[in-house]
Amino acid sequence: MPKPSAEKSAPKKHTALHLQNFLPYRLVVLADQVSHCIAHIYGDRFNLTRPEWRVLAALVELGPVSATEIAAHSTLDKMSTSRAVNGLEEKGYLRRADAADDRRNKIIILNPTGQELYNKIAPLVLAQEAYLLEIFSKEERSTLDRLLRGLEQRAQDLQEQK
Amino acid sequence: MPKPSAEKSAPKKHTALHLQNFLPYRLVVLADQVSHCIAHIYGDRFNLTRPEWRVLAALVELGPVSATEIAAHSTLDKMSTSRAVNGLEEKGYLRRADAADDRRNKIIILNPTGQELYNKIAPLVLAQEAYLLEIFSKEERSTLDRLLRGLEQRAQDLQEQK
DNA sequence: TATTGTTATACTCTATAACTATA
DNA sequence: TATAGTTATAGAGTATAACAATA
Repeated sequence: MPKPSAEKSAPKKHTALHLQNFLPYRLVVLADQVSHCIAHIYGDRFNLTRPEWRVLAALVELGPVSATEIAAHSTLDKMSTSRAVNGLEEKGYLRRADAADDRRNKIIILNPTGQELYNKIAPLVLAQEAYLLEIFSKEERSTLDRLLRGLEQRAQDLQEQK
Repeated sequence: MPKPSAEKSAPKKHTALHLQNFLPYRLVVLADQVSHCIAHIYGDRFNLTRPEWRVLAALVELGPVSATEIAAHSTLDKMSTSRAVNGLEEKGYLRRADAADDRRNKIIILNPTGQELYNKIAPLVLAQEAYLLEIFSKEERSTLDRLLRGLEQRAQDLQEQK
């Protein structure tokens, strides 16, 4: 008596897909773990959401800029950026000013308290990154960097094909 | 006239944190991009949620198992697993049976249609993975694998310290 | 007509915890 | 008392789109 096909034939080709070896799965699991640890710092200890933390970091890096520039630099969409800027403004970490050239633009400026907050968080999250990389030699780190750049480029291409 | 501290002193040590070079940020952005592309397949084309897709893949790999084993293998919590199993059952992709030994256990068994669905999805997502890795030599791929294993281990350690 | 930024809505995820049935 | 699994709930995040002000 023949069994139903699901049980009779273990697929040959598709056994190549093992979650534990499947790169997209591994990347997601790894990124989730790492970002949870980071979120533990800026979230639980300093009461920021992820978009808020990204906007804060972007502002320190870029100086006073428009919301559009922040969004581009932090891989956030404009709604998340808008809400994150709102949140940071309510907490007193930044202020907005009208742009000189285009009055649709609001230039977003970090307050001193915002810079202080960043100065507290940055060393802590950098320490987490250092811990992750501690096991690697200088050479391995630059190899990792190079391989990740390759994957980033390739993922970009893949997404644009869609 | 002294400016407020946020503007007067660009922090020296913390300029080391550039989002574009910050490993946790890069991992999250990369994983998001990749998983969006994969989700485009199992989600938009085959109408599965991410947890459903993971349960499906786990079931093919593990054979008939309990929900707990699926959860462990697919990095899902028991609630997500339960809901994903429900969803797949409603769509007719699997069925449940009572375990012989412990009647709290429900053994989850893939239906032929579930295996067929997997057989359609697996080659497509494997093709995406292949595209991502295409630029790398065999050697580079095994280096990437090794470096990722290191990071995975380290991230695990980091999470357990918390 | 296009662009910057905001808001509304609905939908999905997640996290906590309460609950059941077994053991 | 502990475990496998389910369900309820609330909070956060996300995506689509409509909207206002400006260009």
